[in-house]
Amino acid sequence: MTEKQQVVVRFPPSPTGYLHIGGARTAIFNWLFAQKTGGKFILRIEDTDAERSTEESIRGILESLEWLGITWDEGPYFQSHFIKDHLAAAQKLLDSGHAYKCFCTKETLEKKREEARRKKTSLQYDGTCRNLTPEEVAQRQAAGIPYTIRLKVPRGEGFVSFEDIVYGIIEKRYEDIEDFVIVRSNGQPLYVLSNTVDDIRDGITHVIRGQDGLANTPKQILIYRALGAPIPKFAHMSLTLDPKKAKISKRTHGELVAVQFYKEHGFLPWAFVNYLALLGWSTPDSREIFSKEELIEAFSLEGINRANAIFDVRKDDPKFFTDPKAISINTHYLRNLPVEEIAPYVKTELEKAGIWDPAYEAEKQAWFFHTIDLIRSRFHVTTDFVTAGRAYFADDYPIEAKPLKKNILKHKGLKQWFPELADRLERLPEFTLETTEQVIRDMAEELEIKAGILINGVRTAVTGQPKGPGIFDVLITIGQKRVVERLRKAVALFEASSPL
RNA sequence: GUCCCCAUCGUCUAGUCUGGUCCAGGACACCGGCCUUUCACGCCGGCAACACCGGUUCAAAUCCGGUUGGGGACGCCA
Repeated sequence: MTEKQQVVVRFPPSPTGYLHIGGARTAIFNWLFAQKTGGKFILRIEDTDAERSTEESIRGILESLEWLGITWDEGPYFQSHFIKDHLAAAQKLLDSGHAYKCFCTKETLEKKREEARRKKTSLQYDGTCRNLTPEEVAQRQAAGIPYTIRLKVPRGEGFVSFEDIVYGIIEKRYEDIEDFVIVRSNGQPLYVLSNTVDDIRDGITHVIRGQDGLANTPKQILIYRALGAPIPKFAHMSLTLDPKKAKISKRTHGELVAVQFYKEHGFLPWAFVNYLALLGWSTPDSREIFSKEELIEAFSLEGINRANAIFDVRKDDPKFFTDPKAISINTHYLRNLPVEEIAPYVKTELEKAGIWDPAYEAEKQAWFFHTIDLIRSRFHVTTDFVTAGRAYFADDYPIEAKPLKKNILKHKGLKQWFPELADRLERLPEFTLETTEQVIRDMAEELEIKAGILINGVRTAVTGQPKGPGIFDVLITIGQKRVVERLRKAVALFEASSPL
């Protein structure tokens, strides 16, 4: 059988914090590749750093992935459950002469590194224990001296080379690779070993990870070789940097780079995936909006850009709370998806704000959908429905200061006109686009004022906003009764604001 | 210090492999105009980039070399 081997990829986060956009991007690319090739996507939690791994972090990461819609076929597996495998591999390496015990202490090593730094030479391990005789080793072990296990990197002229799917042929001379540690002196395996052994066991065919793993690759290839395991294909992705070109990190950017932040700030999950996919990946036609099916269809590892991309977070920008491009993509989906698809997200926001009415899913559903459709063209994130859009769903909405001043207080006559208008609107037997417009325009004419004065005054009184859909649409959507009430109540606005 | 990677508008990028169709295309952002009861949408227009130097060539954003700049790795972290 020459049947093509099934693609197997994995996403191996270490549970030391929330899922940040860099990790999410790695997960997305792996997932897309698996989807595209009909392969398998494994989730593996690399929790061998017990000191820093937390239960809470694992939960958060899984939640974020689920929110994004990134599904996995196997796992989550936990690296800590396979430590025996890792150590068995180390023993095998020792037995086959591919690795050796190193009795150098941390202190000596640090001293040597310090020395090297000072003399500005290479910081590599000098191989002190590489050529210990079996007797010397036995002697030290008998003396109870703790040891690490190091891989015996081939010496001489050769080099490790591999073809990275994104970066092309990468070569690294043996002399530039030190005899790296694979097992700590406390007997615990190190990432470079565990990760490789896990990938071998899981049958990983493609390692798709950040470019920061590029330097590790030659070392891992050496392990694959020494273990006699087939070497997977590698695809390193460019990194995501901040506007100052520093690597994005939880530490310096806090919640702004957490996937969860975007969930909380009104992003549609797919819009966010779409945006993230565009950071460092593109199609020849620079297309930007993709449905899930379209993105899977269009995806290819070759489309990954080699240059790092900048996540244009704008801290303290009054206009954008994050990368404007991310917002614009979200806006696109928010305004163009079928209303039924965004309704659940609006529901979530209304519930969070405590103004959800179950009738929106029953007898008021048509109204609910219509309202979402009416107001969404001015919104960017789902949270806008309970901020700028609050007046449509609740009676306790704030009146913004600026329009209050400009559209209401500036026109003293409105104090009399609001109740009068309320009366006239209340008397309408039919509350429609046409009748409400007729009433307002007639009244403006009688008063010999511009219709805009009434219109903008009403808009502000009824929605609290300086902007919004056409006013007559607003009126009939909010409804006759509520509009009349709000106009009558608006008179109080003149009292509340002190005379100036 | 050593090793590796990268370099097109402010940002994401197309174009680079297979030189000419690119005095460089799209999107976001920004600026102006139209529309309009407001704001947004929409439409129209504008600003804005091949890091630098040298080489190869009839021809270079594209190929080669160097410089500069940026990033990453160099841990008994993952």
